Amino acid sequence: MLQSNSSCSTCNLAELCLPVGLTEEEMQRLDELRMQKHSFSRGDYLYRGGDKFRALFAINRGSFKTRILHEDGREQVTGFQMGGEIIGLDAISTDMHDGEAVALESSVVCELPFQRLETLSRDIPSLQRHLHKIMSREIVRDQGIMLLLGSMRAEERVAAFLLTLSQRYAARGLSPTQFQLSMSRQDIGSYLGLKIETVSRAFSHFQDKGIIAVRARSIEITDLARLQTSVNSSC
Amino acid sequence: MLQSNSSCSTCNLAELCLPVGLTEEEMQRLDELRMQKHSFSRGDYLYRGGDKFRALFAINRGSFKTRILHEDGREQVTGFQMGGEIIGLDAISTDMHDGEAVALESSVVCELPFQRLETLSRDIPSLQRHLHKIMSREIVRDQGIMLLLGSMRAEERVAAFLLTLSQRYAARGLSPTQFQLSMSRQDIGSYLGLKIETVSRAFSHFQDKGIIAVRARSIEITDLARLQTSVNSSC
DNA sequence: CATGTTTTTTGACGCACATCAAACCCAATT
DNA sequence: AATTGGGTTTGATGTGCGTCAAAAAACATG
Repeated sequence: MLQSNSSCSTCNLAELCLPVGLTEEEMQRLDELRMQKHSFSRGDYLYRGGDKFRALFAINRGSFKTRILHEDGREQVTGFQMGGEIIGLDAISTDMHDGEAVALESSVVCELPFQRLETLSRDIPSLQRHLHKIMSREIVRDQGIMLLLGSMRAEERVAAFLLTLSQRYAARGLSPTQFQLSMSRQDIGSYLGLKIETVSRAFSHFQDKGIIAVRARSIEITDLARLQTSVNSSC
Repeated sequence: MLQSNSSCSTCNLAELCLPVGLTEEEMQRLDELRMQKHSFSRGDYLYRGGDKFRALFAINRGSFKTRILHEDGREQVTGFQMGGEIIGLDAISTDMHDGEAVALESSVVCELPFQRLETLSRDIPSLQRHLHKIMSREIVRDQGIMLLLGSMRAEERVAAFLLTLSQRYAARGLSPTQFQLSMSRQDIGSYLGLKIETVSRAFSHFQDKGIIAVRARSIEITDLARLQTSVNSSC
């Protein structure tokens, strides 16, 4: 999986490589921020408001969501990240709970000495290339979401969402047909560009058709094949 | 502006830095492809179908669009690029014309010797950092689009689209209030997640309100302030 | 200029999804 | 057990935008 240059056992985040393209001044502010806040809990943001920094983290445990804010207050969830994945390409926020553990409730961001990108890349050229791969993958995933938001209807979106979740669970050795959603309907709706009622209705409809079994946040995919066909034709 | 490591005067693309994260085999295929096709015209794709490569190009002249394809044939325009900007993070396609010149009609892709990323980064460490900036900027822009697709209504999207175009023209010393659209309504619709009729209606409506003046593909923004407010409240 | 083709605009209509509102479920608290 | 509150589901109603269709404008070609 992802090769991080440092990690700690009591923390659900490992610092992979940071920072990317920061000025000397930004470096200092980031330093200060890290000194001020060593722990974060549910509902906290790693970096608040205007303090956006480009740092990369590998997730050890727990789930995260990334989001963006519009001037007028509207927000949108731009992605969900889980163990083994990467966050930090933009503003990072976390107000989700870990379905499995309470890891996020009182976890501590690892304290690591900062290292400039140049130093890192001199030392570990392969990590540099790795970074590129990670970032381009992020772009590809975003583009998938754009297709979803741009040209899919409600039930197709929900089906696609469930399928990618299923694949991601399978990729880390967990059951692809039975899992707990770590995010609320609100977040799913925001991510898919739908209202919570529509998300809920889609779930109910799939359940009525015997494709999935929903109970609050626990999901069981009972007919994976039909879920897959639902991505292309929701009627 | 963007610092490219090579460019040519007869070509509307400059190779900036390539390739990123390709295997030896992919390198060879890219080589072959470049040997086969030296020129491209309107409607051509730089790299077709499954031949996706991660190479970066700086645009000298002309306009481009990037797009993704769904399995079932649906496509979506994921971005528009113009002179001075970067393309190549994913599949590149071009079937737009340059509003100013006929550059795209019979242009030639520069022939440059390939250089592995490692070599490049050894030689030009600043370019490496530059690459990161470019890619993260791309991600930020994509996220803007996600907000647009996820939570804006039709007229807000069109207004936002016109405003970013205006800004981009202004950024390169051209008129921010009067310009030629280099893309069709079809492409705009695909990009904004709307049907062409809806795009057209939005244009007409803005024109009726005296905010813009449309005549085919030439646009004049007559009331920039009201166009800006239209992004937040389209009614 | 006449003619055919493509792009854009405009109108009428229907549906998918948002909106509004109320009920329900579940967990935490007293 | 009763209460409170957040999250979820379900129903009724409205509307924004897609769909279908046709006219108009822009563009291309002989």
